[in-house]
Amino acid sequence: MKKTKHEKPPRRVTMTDVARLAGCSQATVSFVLNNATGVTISAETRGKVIEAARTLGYGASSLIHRPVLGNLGSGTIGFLCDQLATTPESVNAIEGARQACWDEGATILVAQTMGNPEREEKAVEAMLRSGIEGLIYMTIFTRQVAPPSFLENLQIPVVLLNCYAPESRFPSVIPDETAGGFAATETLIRLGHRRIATIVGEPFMQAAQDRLKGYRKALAKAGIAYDADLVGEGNWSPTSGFEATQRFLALKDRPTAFFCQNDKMASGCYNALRDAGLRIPQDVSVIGYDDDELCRHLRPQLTTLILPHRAMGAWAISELGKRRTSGKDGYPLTKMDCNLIERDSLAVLP
Amino acid sequence: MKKTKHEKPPRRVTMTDVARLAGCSQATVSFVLNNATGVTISAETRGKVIEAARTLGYGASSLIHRPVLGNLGSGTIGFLCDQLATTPESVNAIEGARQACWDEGATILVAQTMGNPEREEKAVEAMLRSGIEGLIYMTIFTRQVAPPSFLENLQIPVVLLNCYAPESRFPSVIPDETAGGFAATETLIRLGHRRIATIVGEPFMQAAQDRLKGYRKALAKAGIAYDADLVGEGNWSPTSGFEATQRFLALKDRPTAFFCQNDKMASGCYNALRDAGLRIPQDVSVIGYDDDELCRHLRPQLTTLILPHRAMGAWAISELGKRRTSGKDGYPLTKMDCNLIERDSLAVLP
DNA sequence: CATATTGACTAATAATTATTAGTTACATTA
DNA sequence: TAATGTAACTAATAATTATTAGTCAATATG
Repeated sequence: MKKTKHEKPPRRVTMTDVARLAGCSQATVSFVLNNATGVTISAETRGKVIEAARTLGYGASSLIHRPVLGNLGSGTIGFLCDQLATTPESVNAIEGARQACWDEGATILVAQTMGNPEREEKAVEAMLRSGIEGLIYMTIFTRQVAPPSFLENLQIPVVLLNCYAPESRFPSVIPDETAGGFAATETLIRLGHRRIATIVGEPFMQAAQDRLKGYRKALAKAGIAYDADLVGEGNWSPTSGFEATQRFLALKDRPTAFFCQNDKMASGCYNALRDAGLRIPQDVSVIGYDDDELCRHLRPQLTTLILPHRAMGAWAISELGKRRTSGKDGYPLTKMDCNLIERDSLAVLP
Repeated sequence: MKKTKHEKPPRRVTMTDVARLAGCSQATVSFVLNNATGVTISAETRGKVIEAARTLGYGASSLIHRPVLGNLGSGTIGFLCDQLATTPESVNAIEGARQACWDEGATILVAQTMGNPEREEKAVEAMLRSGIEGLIYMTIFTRQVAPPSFLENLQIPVVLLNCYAPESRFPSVIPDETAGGFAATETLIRLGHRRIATIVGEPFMQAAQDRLKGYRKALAKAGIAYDADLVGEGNWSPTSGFEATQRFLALKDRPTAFFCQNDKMASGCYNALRDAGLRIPQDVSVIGYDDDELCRHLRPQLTTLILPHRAMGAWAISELGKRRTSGKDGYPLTKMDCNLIERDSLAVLP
């Protein structure tokens, strides 16, 4: 272990050190740490050994230097993720990764870090101990991240999922939200709509900006003038969709179609439309985003765009397999399409 | 490593063995496997070493005999789960466990096994390598399981979450579905309802049986005769809830309250009631089960029971901490209550 | 009460792994 | 072309860990 040459070797902690601190022999330490059968160790001594080993950090592998077996195909891949709970996308990405691993029989170890760097480090340490051969680093919101610096010294391939690093330091995949916004809007245009409102999410989120960008691009391409009155600020919540829709309906020339930048706001939009006595899709077309479970429970079922997290998970696995090395301008950033899921909330403008 | 005495020692694979097969020196193997800096190894040799190590299974820790460091507090806990995706409960349980670990700063490593015993074994192996100190074994559906036998020889504490083993071989937690069915029904009775219909889930699922049991208990306690006509078979889907409700509404003496054994069926029930021109809660009270996200999007918002997975996750962690040893009749089976979440779908019978 | 037996350990040593200090063959440079 | 470098290794050995064969005290046993 440790460098072969020069530099003061930080002298790794040995069983003898532990034994000294615990006040017993090196042999005893070996027994305790290996749970040896055939010898008996008193609970007290055992405790002291473990205590000592822990304080000295026996065996605590430095992150950069992987433990023995590191290079050996363990068939394990690590998946770090800031949140599992808030949205189902993280689970979708994991599922995509798992399916892609299936043939190779790999195991995916997942850890949730809450975006906390200490936790990230601990989790990666644990994963390295288990001998992961690659690491997927995912965030729940699409954005640029400053990935913990130890990732760069890791010796195993790392890919970023749903996020990307400055200077393209890692291969990354994100959804193509601009294309998604474009597709949604263009679909409405193709149905004959000209007055198309959009309800955006919290504008500091990149997904919100990009979806709006796509919306504007589609309008421009169709030669429809952009009208700021048709852009409503929401915050992803049903209530905000409800209120934004009411404001639109008060306009003298009300829109005939709504592109809601997520499904929850679309559900609020539905309610406002119903309250106003408008029928979907006969009077108004609505399109959502995210393919929330909710879509199928709305009446009529909501047409939406599905985030490609499953495909992104699969992509990440295949990318890890390639063990690409960095080009001189870093690694590529891949964008994956959000497919449109046709349901019953769209109709041709009468 | 290995037993201290007797029994033909299965002779663990050493670097020397690997070196022989790879046609190089033990030193080279050491360099390759440790990714040593300061020496150069040709890609070819490196490949041969890794290949050889893999075929010989160098370092493949047997499940029962944990690797060095095993006993050392790694601050890591393993969480095995058959499915992450199908329902959000698994994520809730993980979240509960994570929160409970928070103070101690433990890391939770999660693996999804699809219920496949080989995967379970691989995942546990990987987790053991990383030095987990405890293992939570969860299933997505509440049921008795035959947990893989290696769990019993594991040296670390194991708890079952949402499932239980024959002969109480592990400490276990499950939701108290009977109490939940009882609470739901009793709430409706307290509001004055006597004709209370219930739509059950797939009857081979234990949750369905238990919720029904609770329903019958509550009726019995209130002295209301059980009427088989008021029990409709569903299959957890909205459609089945819709159809069952229509059948109930065709009854000469239609029910005034519906206890739907999950929220999806309740949403189908809502639609059937709306189609029949009945208002919730003025004309009919409805109660669901599961606290699906969907509840908040139904109008009126659905009163339901919440599954205690979060609490079960926390319980599992605290149980692991206790390192209980088996009593002569095994470990206890803990049942946790499903709390009622009051929303707007209930009213006093007029 | 002498004699096993067992629990709890250690000294000594065997087995294994890590590291140093080369060696060899080939390529570069002066 | 001799001298120098260097990539790719290995033999030898240092360092570390695992295991055997006890020791010693505290029971239990006949």
